[in-house]
Amino acid sequence: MVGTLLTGDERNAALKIDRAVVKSLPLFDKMSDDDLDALLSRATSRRVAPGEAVFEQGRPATNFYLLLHGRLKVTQVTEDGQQIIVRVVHPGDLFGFARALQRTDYPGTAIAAADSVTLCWATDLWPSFVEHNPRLAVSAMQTIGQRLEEAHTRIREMSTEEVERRVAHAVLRLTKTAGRKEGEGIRIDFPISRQDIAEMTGTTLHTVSRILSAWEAKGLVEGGRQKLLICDLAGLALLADTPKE
Amino acid sequence: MVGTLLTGDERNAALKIDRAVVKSLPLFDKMSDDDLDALLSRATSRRVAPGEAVFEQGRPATNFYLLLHGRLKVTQVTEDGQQIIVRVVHPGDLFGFARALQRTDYPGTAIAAADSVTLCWATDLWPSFVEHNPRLAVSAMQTIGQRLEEAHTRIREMSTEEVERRVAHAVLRLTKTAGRKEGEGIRIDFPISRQDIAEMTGTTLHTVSRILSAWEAKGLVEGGRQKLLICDLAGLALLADTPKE
DNA sequence: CGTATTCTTGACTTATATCAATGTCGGTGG
DNA sequence: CCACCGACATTGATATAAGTCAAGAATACG
Repeated sequence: MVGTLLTGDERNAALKIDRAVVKSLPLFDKMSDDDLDALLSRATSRRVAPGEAVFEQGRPATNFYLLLHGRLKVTQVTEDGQQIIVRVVHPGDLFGFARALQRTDYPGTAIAAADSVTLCWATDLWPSFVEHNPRLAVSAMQTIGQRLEEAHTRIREMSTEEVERRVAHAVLRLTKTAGRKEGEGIRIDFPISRQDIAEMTGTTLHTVSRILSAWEAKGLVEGGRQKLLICDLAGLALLADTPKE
Repeated sequence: MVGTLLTGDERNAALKIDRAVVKSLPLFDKMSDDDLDALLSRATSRRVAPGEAVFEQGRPATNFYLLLHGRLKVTQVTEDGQQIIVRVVHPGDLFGFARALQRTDYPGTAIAAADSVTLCWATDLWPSFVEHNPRLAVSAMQTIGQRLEEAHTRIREMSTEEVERRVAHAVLRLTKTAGRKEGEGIRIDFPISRQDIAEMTGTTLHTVSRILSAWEAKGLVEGGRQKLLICDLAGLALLADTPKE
C-alpha cells in the first residue's frame, strides 16, 4: 500500500489532514480559511522515499514545497564532485522557492533522509500568493532572514572554530530542530551518517568518526549506524563554547 | 569642507541628487515619483568617515540604510574576540534592515572602509513601505535571496577549497563588485588590507600575505598597503577554478 | 621625523586530511 | 534462517596545508 499512488479519495483525505497541520504552522496561522483553502486546492501531495530527490540541483524551478512530514537534506555538489549539506529541512518548513529569489533553477538538491510527505505548488503561483497575502511575504522574508543568519553563523564557525567545536555546534542545532526525548538522552530523529555530519561541518567522515568515538568514551553521546543519541547535552554545550586553551 | 556637518541647504541639495541616484537603483526604479518623494522625505543623509561605524553589533536596530557612496564592511565578532567580515556593502545596497528579518538588534557592525554617504530611515517605517509598495518587498526578498546564495557559496568554498583558491575567488568577486579599470589592470576601489581579505576567507593575514606575494611574483596582481591591483584576471580565474592536483 | 599601522618573510608546530586496512551492521536472496 | 554483500564506521600511520610565533621592513600619518 505504501508506495502506491494516492487515489482521488485518499488525496482528499490527505488534504483534510493537511489543513489542520498547515494551519498550525506559524507561516500560515494568520491566514483566513478561505485563502488557506485556495492555497491547498492548488497543492498536490507527494510521498518521497528515503534516498529519493524532491528536486535536483540545476533543474528548472517549476515548483515550491512545504514539508509536512519526514526530513530532507538539501545538498550542493561542486564541479569536482564534492558534496556539502546546505541545510536540513524539517516538517513545517517551506523549501525550494528558488524562483521567489529570482532564480530559474534550483541551487541545490533535496533528498529525503527519512520517509517524507511534501505539499507542492507550481512556481507561477508564488507571486499571486504573496500579493494576496502580504503576511505570507513578510513571513517568507523572515524565514529567509533566519536562514541567512544560520548561514552566517556557519561561516563564522568555520572561520574561527576548530572542527570539534563545529561538530558540537552542529549536533546541538540538530537536537533543537530534530531532537526527540528518549530515556535519559535526546535522539536525533532521522537517519544521519558520519558522512552527513562531515558535510554539514566542512570536514571528513574520518574526523567526525574519531570525534564521536571520543565523545562516546566520555559519555557525551551514543553512536550507531546512522544513529545519534545525545546523553549529556550540557557537557556538549560546554565543549561547543569552550575555545581551545 | 569635507568632514563638516551638512547645513539644511546642503542637505536639501544632497536629497535632490539622491533622487536621481536612488531612482536609478533597481530596487526603486519601478516606484512612482510620489512614493519615492515620500520615501526620501523621511530619510536623513549621513556622511561616515573611514573607520567610523554606521551601526554596531548588538545595538537595537533603530534604522535601516541605503549606501549612496563609499564602501562599508559588515563585521561580526565572536565572544572570544575573533572578527570576520560578513560582507562588503557597495553603493546602491540596502543594509541594516535587521528588523525586517524579525530581529530587534543588529547582527553585525557596519564600518566605513572609505568615505561614505548613507541614507537612513527609522525602522518603524519599513512595514508601511513594503505594504505601500509590494514590489519593494519582492525586491528586498530577492536581495536577501542573493545574499543567502553568496553565503552558501562561501560555505561551499570553505568546506571544499584550499585557502589559495578561496582567496582567489574572494578577490575575483571584489573585482566584479568593486573593480575599476586602471591601465592594464583592475583596481579594487577601496582600501582593503590583508587582514580584511583574511577575515573574508577564513584564514590569517600571514597566509594571505604569502599568497599575494606569490601572485605578485607570477605577475597576477600588484599589492600595496591596503591596495590591490589585479593584472591578470584570466590567470586568477584559472587558479580559482583549478582544484589542486 | 618619529610613531603606529600594515605588510613581509622565515622557522616551527599542529590540526586535520589522506591513505590504508579492518570491522560491523542490516538487509536481501538463496 | 543463514550467509553474503554492500554500506557504513572505526582506527592507526603518515603527510601536509596552514596556523602560530617571532622579527623586521615598508609605508602612511600626525
